[in-house]
Amino acid sequence: MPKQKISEKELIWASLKVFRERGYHNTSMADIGAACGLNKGSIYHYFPGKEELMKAVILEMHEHYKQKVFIYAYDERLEPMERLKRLGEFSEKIFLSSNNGCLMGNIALETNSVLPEVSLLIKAFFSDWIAAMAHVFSKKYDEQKALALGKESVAEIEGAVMMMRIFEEQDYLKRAHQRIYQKYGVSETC
Amino acid sequence: MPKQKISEKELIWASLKVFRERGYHNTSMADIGAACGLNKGSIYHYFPGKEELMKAVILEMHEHYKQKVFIYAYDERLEPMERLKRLGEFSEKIFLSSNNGCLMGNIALETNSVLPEVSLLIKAFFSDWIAAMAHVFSKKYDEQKALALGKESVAEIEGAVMMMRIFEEQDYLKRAHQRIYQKYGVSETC
Amino acid sequence: MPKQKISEKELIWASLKVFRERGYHNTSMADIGAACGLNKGSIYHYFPGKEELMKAVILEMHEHYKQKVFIYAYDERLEPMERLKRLGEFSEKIFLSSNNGCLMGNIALETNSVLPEVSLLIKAFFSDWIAAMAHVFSKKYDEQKALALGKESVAEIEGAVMMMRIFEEQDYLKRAHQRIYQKYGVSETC
Amino acid sequence: MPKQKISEKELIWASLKVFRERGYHNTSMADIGAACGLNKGSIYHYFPGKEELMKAVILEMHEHYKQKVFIYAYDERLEPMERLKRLGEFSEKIFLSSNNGCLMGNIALETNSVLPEVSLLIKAFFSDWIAAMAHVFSKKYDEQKALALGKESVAEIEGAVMMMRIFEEQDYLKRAHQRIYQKYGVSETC
DNA sequence: GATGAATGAGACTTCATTCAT
DNA sequence: GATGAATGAAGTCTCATTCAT
Repeated sequence: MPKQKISEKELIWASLKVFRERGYHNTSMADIGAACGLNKGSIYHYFPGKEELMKAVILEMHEHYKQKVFIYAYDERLEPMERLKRLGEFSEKIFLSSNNGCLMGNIALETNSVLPEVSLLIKAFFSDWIAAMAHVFSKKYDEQKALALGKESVAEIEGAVMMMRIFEEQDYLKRAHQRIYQKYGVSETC
Repeated sequence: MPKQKISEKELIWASLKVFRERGYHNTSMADIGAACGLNKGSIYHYFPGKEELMKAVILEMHEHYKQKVFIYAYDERLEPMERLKRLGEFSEKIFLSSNNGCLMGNIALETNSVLPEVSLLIKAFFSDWIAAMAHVFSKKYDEQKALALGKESVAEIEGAVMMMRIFEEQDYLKRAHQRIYQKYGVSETC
Repeated sequence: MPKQKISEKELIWASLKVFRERGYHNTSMADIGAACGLNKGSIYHYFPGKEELMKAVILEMHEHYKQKVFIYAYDERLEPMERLKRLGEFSEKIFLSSNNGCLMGNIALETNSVLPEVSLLIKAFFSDWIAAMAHVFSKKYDEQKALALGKESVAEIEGAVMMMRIFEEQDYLKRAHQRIYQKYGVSETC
Repeated sequence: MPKQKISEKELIWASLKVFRERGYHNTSMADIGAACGLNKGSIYHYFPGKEELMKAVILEMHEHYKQKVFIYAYDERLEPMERLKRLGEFSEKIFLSSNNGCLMGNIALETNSVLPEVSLLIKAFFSDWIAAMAHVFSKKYDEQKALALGKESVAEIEGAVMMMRIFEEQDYLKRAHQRIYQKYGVSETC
């Protein structure tokens, strides 16, 4: 990329914000261009089309989570509860910094019956997230139980983020994380 | 055809399915027409525009929930736990009968920054649902705790429904409801 | 016409007002229906279509002018100048009673290149009007001069009515008529 | 095509012809596209919509008149009568070169009750024209008389142009101009 | 004769994509 | 690589007309 006005990463992150806020179908290439100082047509030098861009955004987000969030689940130097808290803190940081909810959740609902390739990538993201949570829970519970807790944890977070967006109330997410910590901790004391 | 080919209610329910599956922006008036055997132009005899139709769909769904679901929360002849179960059973029936998740959730995320009037109606729906859940919890907990439990219950259901849609796994919803029942019952035993 | 809700004449006069105000292409059948308390579809019991209705309106207006205005031109009991004044007074009465100018002029410009049958009827109206004016002038001038004066008189009135509509100033028409009276009278004194 | 297929001016003048011939409401974006070799959608690269295009057309025409016609009214090197003649010759040249009358008049009547912003621009055009004529008449008459003569001159021309269009007779305009010249000259000899 | 829902063509407009410069 | 005009399909919506009741 010799003289690109902006880097591919910059384009992706700018697109991410627009997609998260406006959704996939309600975002035009012109919107994205406006968000990153590029002309509509120039986006096609970076990606072959809108759907491919959407996929790149999802992959980038997925990678970001892997490196910045999920990674704590596998950090064997940390206590399991500490890992859960790190996971939680990062999620919170990400979700609370935007009013527009979770890109993955937002786009998932919109593209699920309609753009299978996009759906698949989103599914992979959530699978990884669930696996990370389950991995932590597996320190205390058997595989099956741990997986179930991973699933319900992610579901609760996504539910909370949806409600946060609808009601503009940040409590939802914090409480969801507290419930998750309790899933791990409660049986210790109970 | 002298009188309406289909009733307004039929149009609304047909639209509901299309909107739930394809989302708001990716649904065209032609899609809706095709779904109910009407020419796209004819829909304007029923509603003045797409957004108004969307609003009617949401109001209809809201009314449906009030009469078929929320009502159990206020049925004083039933035990609180029985009420929770009725609420749960009906939610499950509704959500499991479609592969496309929750209309309200799907549309909420897509319209939130973009169609304020629609957002408002969706917010009202979720407020009612939370109030119904909270009302049941208030039989056992104080107002504040009951409200918090109502909020987290609805959030968990919506999170579960989202995951259900993404993974096509029905377990999510059943487990969410079990967790909700436990919210009411667990402290009895613990 | 046994049980018509309104008479054909009433429909025509109601349509006339709408066409004069909104023009031909910007008037919908629904507009006309609204103006006469009839349903859109019912108009087709009176006239086979919008263009035919327009033609009927023009013919009615033409007939009205013949009977109420042009007739004075041929009333041999009146002095020529008196005839001119009667013609003028009636024109003024008609044009000043609406803010929307002259139906014939308004529609003429809009349909001229586009609806030949309508144009033809409008042409016939203006021909009659010119002939009436010319007939009066022929009392004093030769045929050719009288015809020229008729033409310029009608043109001046139409120009004045156009300006009246644009500027909402009623002077234009009165002055135009004064000039017309002078066309007859001035050479008497000059 | 990297740069514009046609210039904005070319689009405006092509549109002008179509609007003058077919009127505002009966002209479609496709008509305009066809008239200038552009796809109807492409017109939106030049103007944000049909009404804005109409306004640009009117402004262009106004500007054209200012520079090519009205200017003579203020050329103090010329005799007043000479100025009137120049004004007349240019008007004639413009109006006789098309069979479709005066854009301003045609559009004025159609948009008067319906597109206020367009009406305003048309009004401004006629005001300028009247002012130009009045300026010439003010060389001989007092302000008030000069203004009245300006108004009636413009009205007469517009009336003549309307008749010209209806009857396809070019005499109207020439005679109207002769009458205008007489307005200036007649009292010299009479 | 009146109704008003249905139709289907066509209106204005948007937009993902292409491509000449 | 960036531009932005052009495209053509598709979107929302309007409307003259038809027709079953």
